[in-house]
Amino acid sequence: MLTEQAAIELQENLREQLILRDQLPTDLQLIAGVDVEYDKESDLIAGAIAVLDFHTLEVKALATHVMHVTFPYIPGLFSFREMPVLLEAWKKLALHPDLIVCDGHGLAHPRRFGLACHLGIVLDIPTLGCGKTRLFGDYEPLAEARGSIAPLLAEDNKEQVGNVLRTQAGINPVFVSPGHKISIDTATEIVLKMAAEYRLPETTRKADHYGREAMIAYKANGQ
DNA sequence: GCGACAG
DNA sequence: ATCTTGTCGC
Repeated sequence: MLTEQAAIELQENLREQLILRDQLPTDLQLIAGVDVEYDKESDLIAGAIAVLDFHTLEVKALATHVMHVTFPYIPGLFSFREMPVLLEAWKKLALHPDLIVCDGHGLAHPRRFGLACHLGIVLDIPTLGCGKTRLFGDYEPLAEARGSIAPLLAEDNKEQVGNVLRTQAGINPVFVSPGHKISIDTATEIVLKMAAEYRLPETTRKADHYGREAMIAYKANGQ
């Protein structure tokens, strides 16, 4: 199995392929959410990819996959834990999206290579990361209004790695950063648009829902 | 040595 | 991630 050191070297090599400029359709049609559920009483995980119509939020395609975890949870090496099951689900997906929203960080990572970056490079699809808690970067307090942002800055306080974004007034912000083929500003703009009603983008909420459902079904039927 | 640490 | 309903506070 992959050692921790080999995983870090892999990140540093793949990072060179990252594109942090907008290289996605200007007229987005399909936007996908990915999420992974964990079973509390076993080492099963369920990956889900939900492809939504960017404008109506209607689910246009769905794919899930259940398997055993193959890598421990190590902050900074998160993608090695969740990517395998997501790649298996991707193989089953009939409709490929213009952009993927990941539950976790992209550029806002100690080596600037979070799950969103890794998935974007491997699939060669535009991706962005939307995390619920901070992993890397410093930021100042932000206003309470929906749409308020604060830049997420690397330790030197010069390099911006993402934005802290308040998607709902008075509710904890989310952490947005580019994965691949997208800019910080565009990623932030899209997350705000996708989180019109709740704290998290609709893509993430749908993927979470179907992933949970897939886990329950798998445990009930075996397979 | 101490604190931080996506899901 | 998961444990989890009512309850505290604005």
